[in-house]
Amino acid sequence: MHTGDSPPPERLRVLPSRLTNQAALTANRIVDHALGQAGLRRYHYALLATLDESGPASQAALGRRTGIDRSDMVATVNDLAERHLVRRSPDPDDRRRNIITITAAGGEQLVRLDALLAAAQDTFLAPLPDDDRRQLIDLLTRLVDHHGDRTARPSEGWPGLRPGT
Amino acid sequence: MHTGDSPPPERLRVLPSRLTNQAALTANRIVDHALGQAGLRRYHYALLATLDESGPASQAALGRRTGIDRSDMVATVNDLAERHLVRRSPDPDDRRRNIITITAAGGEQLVRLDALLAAAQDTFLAPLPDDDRRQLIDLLTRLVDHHGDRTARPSEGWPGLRPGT
DNA sequence: CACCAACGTTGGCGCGGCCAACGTTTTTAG
DNA sequence: CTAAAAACGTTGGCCGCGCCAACGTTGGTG
Repeated sequence: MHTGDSPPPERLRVLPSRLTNQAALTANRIVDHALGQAGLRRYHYALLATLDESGPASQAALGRRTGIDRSDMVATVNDLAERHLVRRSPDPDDRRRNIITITAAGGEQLVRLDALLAAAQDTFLAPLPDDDRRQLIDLLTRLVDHHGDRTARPSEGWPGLRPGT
Repeated sequence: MHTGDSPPPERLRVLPSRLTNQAALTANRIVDHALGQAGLRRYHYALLATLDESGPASQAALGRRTGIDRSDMVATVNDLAERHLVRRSPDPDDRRRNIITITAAGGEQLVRLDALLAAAQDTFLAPLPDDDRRQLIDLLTRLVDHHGDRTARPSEGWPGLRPGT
């Protein structure tokens, strides 16, 4: 065997997971900066946007839609309610639930936030022409969809390490 | 004017920044799970990998290469030194510095981690065929490179909101 | 010599993402 | 109808990551 200087396994540097994380870090910095101009954070926007999109709902339902934990939802609703961007009222049909409703002020604020965020997206995607932006969105969507509901629960039935394939 | 039911601005739902963040969340969960099997976290791996790649260096230098803050670097080195995966020795040529060196045990551990992580990447990218994986990596790389050094500092001279373009 | 820069270290902060537990209310089974 | 199970809101807590400010020490530069 001729031996030779075979650069043996040549480990995979710059992992895709790290790349993704770096991109997310950048995106979040830009978005946080934008939302910060309105004194809000990502959770606040997520809640307002979901309310605007799907209408009033219980905290638990909103948590399911946004991916925000029930306990964090309490605080988020508190924040927005204090600022009168959202209203929390008991559900007469089910006394366990609160119905969260976006207020007029909340709607107006959301319009402003949407503008801020649209600009933020543009800043984030600045280096990519439209075609590539679509490509990226498509790829990420497929990734996220695939791992979809596995939104948590790394325990029950998970490979975690798959040898061969 | 014929009016018509124009769905007026039709705000951009599912922001690219959010998509990216979701993907990163998924990736991090998978990676954390993998590293957790070795009782380590992402910072630990980043440090070990960088040491293996670029050789011994001061904590500050390592922090610059990995993006880990100096203060967090202290803790990370502490952790790894405790486990004898890394050695911290004073630099004789500059008594401000510590020289961090990866140990033999650290090297062996790193090999294991690399295997774990390779599998993790595969899990993460599972839904994408090889071409798409390359595409994704290319796009993310361009994004990250562009925002490159702006690795922090959202203050000094930043648009944050660009109207037109 | 005085000054400033770099270094390691300590201590702290905020956000996002989690989990466990409790009391209340509703639904479902027996 | 009643007992068990489930859903809900809430409290309190935990961890990791990403940050920043400050200090004492050491090294370079004017």
